Amino acid sequence: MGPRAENQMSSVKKVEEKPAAGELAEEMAAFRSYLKAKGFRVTREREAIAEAILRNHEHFDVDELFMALRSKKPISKASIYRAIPLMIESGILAEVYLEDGHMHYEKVYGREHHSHLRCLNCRRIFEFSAPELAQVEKRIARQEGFKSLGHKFEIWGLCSHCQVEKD
Amino acid sequence: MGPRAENQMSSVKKVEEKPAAGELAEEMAAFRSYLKAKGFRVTREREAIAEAILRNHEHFDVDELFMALRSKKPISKASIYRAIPLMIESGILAEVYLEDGHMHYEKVYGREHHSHLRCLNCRRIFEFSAPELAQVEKRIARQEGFKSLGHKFEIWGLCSHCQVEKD
DNA sequence: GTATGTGCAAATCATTTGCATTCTC
DNA sequence: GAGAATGCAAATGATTTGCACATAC
Repeated sequence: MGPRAENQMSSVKKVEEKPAAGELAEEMAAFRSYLKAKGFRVTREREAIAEAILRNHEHFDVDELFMALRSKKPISKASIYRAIPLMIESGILAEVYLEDGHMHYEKVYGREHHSHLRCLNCRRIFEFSAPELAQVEKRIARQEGFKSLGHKFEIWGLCSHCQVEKD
Repeated sequence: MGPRAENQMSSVKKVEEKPAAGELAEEMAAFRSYLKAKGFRVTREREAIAEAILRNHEHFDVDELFMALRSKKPISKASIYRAIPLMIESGILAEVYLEDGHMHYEKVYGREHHSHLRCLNCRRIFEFSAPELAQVEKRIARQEGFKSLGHKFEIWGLCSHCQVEKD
């Protein structure tokens, strides 16, 4: 899966090591419960995909996931594409940004909600948390009669390194 | 086409008044200046595209723009696609969201910055302003050494109408 | 006049889909 | 078994690109 600049972000907690064995088992169990609850089947393919995602905290795209699965249990891209909406709906995955013409995802299950900072020069993505965003979401939803189900916030600009390099 | 800036929030489907003639002329002049400054040529095609966008405040996609231009001055989609990055860079246009597999845009020149609320059921997009977002952008950028150049915030959920209809 | 921009058609590329085969329940 | 899910290959659809011609400067 792809490189990520998360470690450079001071505001991101260091909960970002691989999940402990017990944690992974719990996460997988949650995914299986979701599938059963919805009447979907628990297949080896879906389990392999979910496990690959749950095992890391990187940003990734379909091709990287496909590659990562290849050695252990090859899964066709069609099945990966078919599994993604299920994983999003089950809450283990989220779309995070569009780049180079395709979508990038990240594990969200068990992680603290966070937003992204994108460097327009080096294209790296950084993470940060801003608690007031949840309040804005709630306030606007109340104000507009919406039942809110989530939000996304993104900032773009130049990272500290690229500001110096550029001009 | 889209909602007025003063509105705290409104459906993008609502009709809105066109910019006054003088306003449009000023907006077009700004776009021409941008092109000249960058050494790009001011062509009839670019002017027609910019004018079509500047004349309304709706959300739109490439196909709608193509159709809108057809009667007055047909422009190939290739040229429209080539003009879009210039218009974004010049600050008259912004990508707002991906839907049905393609990008949707809106005029930003001369409009107050705003965010979007998406109804997952009826798929309508509503607009709202939340001034604290600019502060979050600024604060996070300072905190992380970024030079921020913009942000995007989106909330999704169910609009008041769809909450009732659904469950 | 020269380089840039345009239109057209062909090419790309991510994602989706039809269908025969393989599994889960 | 029956109905779902998978893999493969073909289809789709948005966006991009090569190239010959038109046009801005």
